[in-house]
Formats: sequence, C-alpha cells, structure tokens
Amino acid sequence: MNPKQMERYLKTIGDQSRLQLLKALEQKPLCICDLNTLLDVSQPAISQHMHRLKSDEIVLNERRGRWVYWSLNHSHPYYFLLLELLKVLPVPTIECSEEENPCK
Amino acid sequence: MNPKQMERYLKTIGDQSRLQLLKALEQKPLCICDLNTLLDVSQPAISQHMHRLKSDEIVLNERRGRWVYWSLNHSHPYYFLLLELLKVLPVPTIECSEEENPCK
DNA sequence: ATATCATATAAGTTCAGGCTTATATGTTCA
DNA sequence: TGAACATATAAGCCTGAACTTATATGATAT
Repeated sequence: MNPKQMERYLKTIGDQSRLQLLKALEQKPLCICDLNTLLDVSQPAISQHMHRLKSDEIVLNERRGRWVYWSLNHSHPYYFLLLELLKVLPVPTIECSEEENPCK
Repeated sequence: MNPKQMERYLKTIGDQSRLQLLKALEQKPLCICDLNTLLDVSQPAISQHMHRLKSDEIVLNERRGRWVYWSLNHSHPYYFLLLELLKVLPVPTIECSEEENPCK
C-alpha cells in the first residue's frame, strides 16, 4: 500500500458522519431510511456517504425489495482495525422498528 | 471519545505527506531539514505538518541547538494503532548524514 | 398501469485545509 | 554585535469534499 491509498482510506473513514454510520452498522445491517434517523442530514447525504464507503469496500449492500440493506464488510483488510476505532465511540440511537420508523 | 474527536485524529494522520513523515519518524527522530529531503514540498509546509501532528500529540519535539528534533509520541493512546497502519507503508529515503544533507 | 415509497444521481454552494511566498523568530558562532 | 542558518508564522490561493435541493430510477402493490 502506498501513502496515497492509505490517505484515501483514512479520509473515507475520517468523517464524523460516516463514523456514526459505521458504528450503527457494527450492531446490525440497516437500510438508508434507518440510517437517516441517526444523523441530522438529508437522505441524499446518507446515500452519498454510504456509496463513498462502498467504493472503498468498507461496506456491502444488498437490495431487499424496496430497501437496500448495508452492512460492514468483514473481509476488508482493515476490518479489525476499524472495529478497534469504533470500540470507543458511543452506540448511536437508531429507529428501525415498524412503530418508530414510518418507512417500514 | 466522540465522533468529532475521532474525525479530527483520522484527518490528522489521513494525509499522504503526514503519513510519510510519520513513517520516517518511526525509524528515528529527525529535524525539519532532514524531513525536508523526503517530500517535495517547501520547508514551511513540513513545519506546518509537524505542528498539526503535535497539536494532536501524535509527535513530540525537542530543540537541540539550532535544530528541532521530532519523534513519535509512544504514549499516544493510538500509538500502536498508528504503527499498525505504518507497517504497510514503504520506508522513505531520508538524507540526514553530514555528507548528504547540507543543513548539518 | 400508475401511485407510492425507497434510493440514487445531478448540479450548485460553501468551507476547510494543504500548499505557496514572504517574512519573523530563535540559535550559534565569528 | 551581526551574519548565517534552522524553524515558525502570516497571508493568500486553489482544490476537494460535504452538504443542499431538485429530479431520476427502481420496486411494490392496488
């Protein structure tokens, strides 16, 4: 790995919004509308963050009907290093039950 | 640690110039003029990078006469995580002997 | 088929930060 | 003391990226 590639990886995870999204996904796979209850930004912003993470293969996604579910890529070379970083972050509050999140 | 603080740390190390500077310091303490032979940027740029790293306590510095020597801070909470990242980077070529570097 | 809902893409704005050059500060030594 | 050298600070430029709103795409279900 060269410095430029490592910079790219660190810039991808080095964003407070994406760190919170990753922390939420550490618990379980979630769709965009679940993740949208976590941060105070627009739906396109969430989508853009997730695609940035995907372009670096840090997360995986899978469509299930109308929803696209996102999860951590356990096979990423820095998956364990990422877990080490996420360890010290607070678990965010996500609303993903039918009663709480109107998207279900 | 909150997401904003972690973002700050990752942004500090997530720069290809600073990664190369850190990799060089992993080998041994060096002064600005040594580090200046490593990257193709100006002396003020090196100085600014080092002060950014110092403000996050990732490196330490110590004046010895005209020179200021910089070293990794082994007591930083993420020192070992940093070593893990630096492990995969190539060791840069630094000129710091009297013959090679005119600053000595 | 078409309305509805979830997600993605496009385009534009704003702001942080990494560089530059110019200059100031600090140290040594004749 | 002042010249020479190492480093730091100041100010300005330019690019990338993190948002926004508007709109397009894709899937389900009536």
